[in-house]
Amino acid sequence: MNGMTIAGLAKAGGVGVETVRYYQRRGLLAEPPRSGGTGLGGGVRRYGAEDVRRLRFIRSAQSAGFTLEEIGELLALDASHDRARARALAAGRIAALDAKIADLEQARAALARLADSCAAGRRGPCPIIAAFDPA
Amino acid sequence: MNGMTIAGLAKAGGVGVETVRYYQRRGLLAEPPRSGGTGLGGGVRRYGAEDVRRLRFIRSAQSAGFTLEEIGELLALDASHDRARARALAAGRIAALDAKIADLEQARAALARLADSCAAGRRGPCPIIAAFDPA
DNA sequence: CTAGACTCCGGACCGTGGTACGGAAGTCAT
DNA sequence: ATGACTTCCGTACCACGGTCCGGAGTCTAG
Repeated sequence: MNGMTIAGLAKAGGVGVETVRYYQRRGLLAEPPRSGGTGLGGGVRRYGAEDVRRLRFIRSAQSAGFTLEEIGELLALDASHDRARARALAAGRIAALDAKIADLEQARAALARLADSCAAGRRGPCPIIAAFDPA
Repeated sequence: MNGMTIAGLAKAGGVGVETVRYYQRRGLLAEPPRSGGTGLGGGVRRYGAEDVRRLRFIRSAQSAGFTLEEIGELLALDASHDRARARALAAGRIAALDAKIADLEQARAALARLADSCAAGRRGPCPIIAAFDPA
């Protein structure tokens, strides 16, 4: 069951082969030894369930707004058992998420008001610019 | 009152001079004729209240998640009175905002759960990876 | 054994939204 | 009218997260 090639890993993680290779370059995914004992030029790398787990973690953390650099730190922390630091990172990210969410909700409200007033009138310019004018 | 130079406009809009010039290149802001009637090499461009309004609009629309390209369309629409198209753009953006907000809220919840469980235990790895594992 | 598919790898390139650079020409206060 | 500060303009560069390229090596089916 440890016989996946890079294409299999990529598929399992829902990304492209090049993305996996990119994460390896960034140090987020391990580069297992290459098969083929000949030694000259090496063979093909094989991946297993642990690699898939790690790749999926990267994608999830990304969707939480972590940058790849932060994810690298998270991954290192997971190995090093530094819970305090991990919690600090999480807290920072939560605050950032809250701020971002508030921003987007404000924008959404402004946009909804705009669409409303645009639908209401029938002629003349849609009051788009006015709607966005500094309140 | 139409005597602002580019630095004044930039300041009024809360951006840098280079950003104003960038928007001009993108066609989002007009490039008024250059002063100094000599004609050879030209002089300095002057800006007024309308330019400030437009620049502020760009920043507001941007914070609502519109790309500069979409903002260009919005600006053109405002001039052309095509209310239906403007409403469609707004509706699309609102849907995108809703999706994004839902995403972030999900991420926030996951992260909060993580921070909790990390704070609860005292030794061993912080269950970061587990928390992000596919549900 | 050979063809075709897949892998490895470094480096170049992409889109988005700017930011920096550098020289020439314009403008303002003294 | 001299010196300091701006403006103008094209071009190059930045971060971010990939994405594509080309050539050599490897693996697998027939």
